[in-house]
Amino acid sequence: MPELPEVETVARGVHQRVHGDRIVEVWVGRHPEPFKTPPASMAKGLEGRAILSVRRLGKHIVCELGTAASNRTAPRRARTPSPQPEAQWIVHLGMTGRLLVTTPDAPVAAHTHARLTLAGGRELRFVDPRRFGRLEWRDLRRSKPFTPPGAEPLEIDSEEFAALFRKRKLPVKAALLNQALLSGVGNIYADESLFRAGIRPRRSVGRLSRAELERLRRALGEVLRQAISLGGSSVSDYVDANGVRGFFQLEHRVYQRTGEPCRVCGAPIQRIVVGGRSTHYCPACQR
DNA sequence: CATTTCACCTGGTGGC
DNA sequence: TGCCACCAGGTGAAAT
Repeated sequence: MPELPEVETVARGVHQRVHGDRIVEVWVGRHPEPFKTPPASMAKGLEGRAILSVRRLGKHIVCELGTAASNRTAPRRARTPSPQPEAQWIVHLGMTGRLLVTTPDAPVAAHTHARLTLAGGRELRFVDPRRFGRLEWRDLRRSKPFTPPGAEPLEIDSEEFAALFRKRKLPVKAALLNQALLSGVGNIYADESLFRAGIRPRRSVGRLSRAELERLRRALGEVLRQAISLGGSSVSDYVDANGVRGFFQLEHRVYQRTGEPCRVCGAPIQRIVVGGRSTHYCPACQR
């Protein structure tokens, strides 16, 4: 489900509602798949921690955690620096994951794998029917802070962007989806940015001209920023931390519009498979 | 090494 | 109503 704009929306919503709060109790489910860290040690590590901040890195949601006392006994004053994070809780939503802030008495959805009870009277819940999502705990005294493998699509400049793809033969669509190159682009925004840049998804990325690469970089940035401003795309079941759907699906030009007329030229949108993924494009507008 | 394919899961949809 | 095939926002291991 979630690509960069959806993960950004969830991270912002969770941050807004839980930063400064404290985790008092943790419940974990029985399915092993979501746990990169063994569930018992994850629960033990989370309990008592203060949630300093929540942000997005690539498609990951990173919660910075401090000691239990840091925000309770010493409320922040204007000049007080943020406490240093001592640990991180990292959430990847996979295809169907949700990170929700609820009241403790809200009905527990099927496929709930973790519930974090907060001192402020709310719960942070991880729900994921397909179990492709992942939860990870990091003790920063023993491990390095999490960093995504690839570059941030919203920050990369034209020089770096071109360098990422130089000498590569794979289709540009597959290159956009490769998280080791760019972190955060998924199937929707790969198709949508290629449409806006006027580039066919099967073109070899190493053979794109410098001008085409720059068009693609700008189109990607614009599409991601606009999607964030609209709360992401809700194709079937994506919702943010408050259970609210996004609106960017109304702006899709090609994604899941197979056979429908192109909104620019009227030609029917084509569906092909590239790198094992459904790929949508306009045969007239994209060359 | 770079690239491609497939398995991992549940659930929704549409055809018969 | 049931059964089946196919599809879905991601990723990482295995094969090529």
